[in-house]
Amino acid sequence: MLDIQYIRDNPDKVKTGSKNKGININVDKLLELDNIRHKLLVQIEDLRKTRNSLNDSAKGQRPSEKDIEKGKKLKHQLAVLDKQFTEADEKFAKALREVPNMPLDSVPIGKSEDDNVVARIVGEPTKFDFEPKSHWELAEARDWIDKERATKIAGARFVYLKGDLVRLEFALMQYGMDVLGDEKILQAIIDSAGLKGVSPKPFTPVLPPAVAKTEVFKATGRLNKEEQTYKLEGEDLWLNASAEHTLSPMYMDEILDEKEMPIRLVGFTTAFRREAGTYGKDTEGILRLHQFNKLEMESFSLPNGSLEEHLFMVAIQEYLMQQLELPYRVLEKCTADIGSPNAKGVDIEVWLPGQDKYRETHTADYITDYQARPMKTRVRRIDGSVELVHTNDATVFSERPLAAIIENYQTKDGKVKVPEVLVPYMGGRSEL
RNA sequence: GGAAGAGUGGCUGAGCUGGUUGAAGGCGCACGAUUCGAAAUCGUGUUUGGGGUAAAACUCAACGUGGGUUCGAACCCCACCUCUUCCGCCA
Repeated sequence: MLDIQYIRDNPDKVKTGSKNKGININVDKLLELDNIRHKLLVQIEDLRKTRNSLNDSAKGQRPSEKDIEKGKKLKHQLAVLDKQFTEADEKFAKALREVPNMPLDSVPIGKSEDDNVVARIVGEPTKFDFEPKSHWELAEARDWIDKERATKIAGARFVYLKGDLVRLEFALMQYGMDVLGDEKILQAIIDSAGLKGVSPKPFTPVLPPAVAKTEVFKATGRLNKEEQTYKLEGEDLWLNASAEHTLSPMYMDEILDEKEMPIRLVGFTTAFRREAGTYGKDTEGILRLHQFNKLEMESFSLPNGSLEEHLFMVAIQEYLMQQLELPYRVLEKCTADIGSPNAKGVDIEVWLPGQDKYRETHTADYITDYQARPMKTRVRRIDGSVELVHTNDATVFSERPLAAIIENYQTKDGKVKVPEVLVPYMGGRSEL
């Protein structure tokens, strides 16, 4: 949620920012609703003040008949105004929630994901002296993916992952968690990325709930696309589409202490996505499933330093890809693609030889205080003042990197080599 | 899921036969006095959000959440949520 005061002061900036994001909102209407709401509020407060002073003058005694009559009158006036205010406030709140976060000036302006800007390319597309296969051809041949039976049980876009592919997934997740928990490695990443003032504080592992209440989900700013989210029948609960959805609201309604900042979490959860409107897209393999597992970073930091925190997360992602020796490129996402709650966003795309193109494996979101405001997650500074925290989140690993490993590490005879850093996590095996 | 009890400020804990209680007392915390410095002691202060202001003053709201009764609700009534204990079920 954006600060209404900011919108009042900068209506034109908000109009431009929203337009650049391709999000259609009516700022003038919002300000009008704000005005109506405000006028009613002032009237109500005035009446309440009168009522309070009437009560005070009673001094603990039963007031005179005359004052009781006055009170009755006030009560009725208040009831009418209260009703009007509630209606006005609901309209206002709804309109305010629709206003997206403002993109930073550095975010490229674009109309679709095609306008994302390639910031850098690291590594070269993997070369083979044979025709590389897709990950699903390889995996199905090895009985690592059973899509037919999963479809029988749960429908399209579900899979059974089996055998060594499952072991590889756990190895990958464990490796990611180990890196994020290692202060020395984090410090080295900070140093080589040239980041200033970033703490090497390790990420705390978390297994969060995979569901959240409507109210909570809305506060994350991620329920705008309800058609993408599964709702549990008969419950006020939604299945999360990322650990971020249950990690970012973790400190809802709390005032954190500056001394404990930044708070860094790494959460593992199964993510559920309806993937509405993607029929026929990525139907093979494990690139686009209704259900997949994901390790996710989340951090809560002071406003000054939150952009560095975001860059730190990107640096971690790049480190992981480099350690896995996977060719990738980094995209600065354009205004149309960063998403409503974001002020900035970065994607990492990995090279998939089987598809002969780069495909997204990682996202890093720079959210500023947009989520913290409705969630009321604040921090008490050393000087005693209270302000909203900034939240950042970013992918560590999903299941897509498994596809990347299979395709980039495939051998001519249909086997898959294990990336060196994962060998210790695979019981010393270097080939599957 | 059933029964009983409970939800008050950073913590603890009064108030719950309705009115001067945004809320006693204690702990903690901050500042000051004392001290060479500290402990102890004493004094002062210490919720959050909205409106308002240059900043104040001032003002409104919040005692789990939402309704209701009343001139007036932390206190009475209703619903829901959460927690505790017991029963049932279960990894």
